[in-house]
Amino acid sequence: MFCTDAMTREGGEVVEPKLKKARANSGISTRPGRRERNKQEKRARIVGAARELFGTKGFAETTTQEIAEKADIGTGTLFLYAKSKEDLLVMVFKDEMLETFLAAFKKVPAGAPFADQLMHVFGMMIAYHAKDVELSRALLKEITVLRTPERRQDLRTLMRAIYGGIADLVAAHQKTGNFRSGANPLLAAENLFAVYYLSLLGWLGGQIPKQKFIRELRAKLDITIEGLAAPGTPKPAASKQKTSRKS
Amino acid sequence: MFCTDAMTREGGEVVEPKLKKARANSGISTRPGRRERNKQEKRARIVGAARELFGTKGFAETTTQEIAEKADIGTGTLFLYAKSKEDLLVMVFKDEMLETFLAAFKKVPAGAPFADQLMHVFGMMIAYHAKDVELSRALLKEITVLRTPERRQDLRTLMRAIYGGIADLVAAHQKTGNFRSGANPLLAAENLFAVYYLSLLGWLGGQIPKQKFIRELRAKLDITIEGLAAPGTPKPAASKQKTSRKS
DNA sequence: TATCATTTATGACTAAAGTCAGTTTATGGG
DNA sequence: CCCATAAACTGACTTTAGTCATAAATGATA
Repeated sequence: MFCTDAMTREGGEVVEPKLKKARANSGISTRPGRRERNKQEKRARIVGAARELFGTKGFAETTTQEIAEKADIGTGTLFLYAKSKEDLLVMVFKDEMLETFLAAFKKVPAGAPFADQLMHVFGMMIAYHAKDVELSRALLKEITVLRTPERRQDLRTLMRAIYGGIADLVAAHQKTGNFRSGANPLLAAENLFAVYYLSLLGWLGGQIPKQKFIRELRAKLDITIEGLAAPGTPKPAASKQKTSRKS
Repeated sequence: MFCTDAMTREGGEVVEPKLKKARANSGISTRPGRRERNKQEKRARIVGAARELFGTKGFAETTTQEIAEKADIGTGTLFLYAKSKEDLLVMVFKDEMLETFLAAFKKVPAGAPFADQLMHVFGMMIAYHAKDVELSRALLKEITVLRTPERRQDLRTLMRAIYGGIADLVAAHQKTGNFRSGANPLLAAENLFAVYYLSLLGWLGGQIPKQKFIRELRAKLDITIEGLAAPGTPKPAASKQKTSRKS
């Protein structure tokens, strides 16, 4: 998870069915046959059933049997579409997460200070997670380690969108001269997200009131923006050095 | 998880046995009776057995039956000491983690640049996780959401040590004038750790070669140290503001 | 349409985490 | 020393995720 941009291809290929040899590649707009349509429709039913049950009963309290029953399929069938219950959880919520983030980015206040822009985006995500804390906890736990290539790909897509969005904001502020141009926007984005993410985990863990969490998050982001180094301090140069101090 | 310093007490009290009423409070150094000693010894056996099996067979591949058998206790007994298999995982590794961190802090190069000091500490943690990537993955996954008050307390202790250690380093550099004194060292520590932690997760997820991971981590930390803001930019003031720009 | 290969679906079954009613062991007082 | 009570232990049992041999459905071909 939280992969950096340059990633090598996954080993786990998604094996395509072999049947339709001649049809597909002849350039004709092949609309999916009954088989494919059935599959898609079934997948939708599964995700829908799971989404509903997770939302009402909670993740741990929902059994795969219930989901299968609600989706009107056999127990075994469920596991043709999701490798595990946890896999299903990520399947269900990846889209919502992405949409929430995209919606947040779309409404970023244009001329505002960077920290305000960030807090706007993170604030919308926080509001999303606040709607069902228990579920978010379960989701973030699963996201930590993903087992199937498909879900890893999903997460990569999500993270690219997020990092890309934040990086764009950083780059924009670099252009206006607010920000120094030395910092790689993508890495900066990953830093800022990391700060948000661990704060979020802490909050979801309970114990901290939301207002305090928000206030501290803001303070932390400000620190990352301002930096720790005293102004005018000679940078420790880009490369490796052990203990020596030049000048 | 990753709780900030000021936390309210947990709701889940650890209920103490009621039997020894008069004995304990009379000020005399009460050495533990057979009951307590048995319990401690059994706990040690359980943790030892689990540690060994997790290390050799892996977390998922180890059954609670095996652990119980190796610890020479009944299946049910295991769950008197750990609420779940996952709970046991955290029980087993919290000490190692803390010790690794403390050992790393003890050997921090004294006069070195801050980024080098940080990389020393994080490098030792990374080396620790590298010894068993699979296990670390499982561990970090569980750490994300902790169910029992005991484990939450354990994690709080761990995080306090880590944040405290890093914060001390930050404070030291503030004292020498390397770092501006405006930043709260504790919040800065949390930022820096967050950057490390998410990078670590990315690396443990596979796909990224260790060298690249280390290089990027260093670059990210440098960004957090230097900050994003252009030197001499008027700070957006500490308080809330929407879109207005002063000056 | 009939045939055959391939994909998809199914639910009885397996395995393993976790529970609990009943048993054993420690403790402190008489 | 013996009893009463609380604590600790136990393994048969329950529950549920996930498997797999078998069956049904689909699509290509003639």
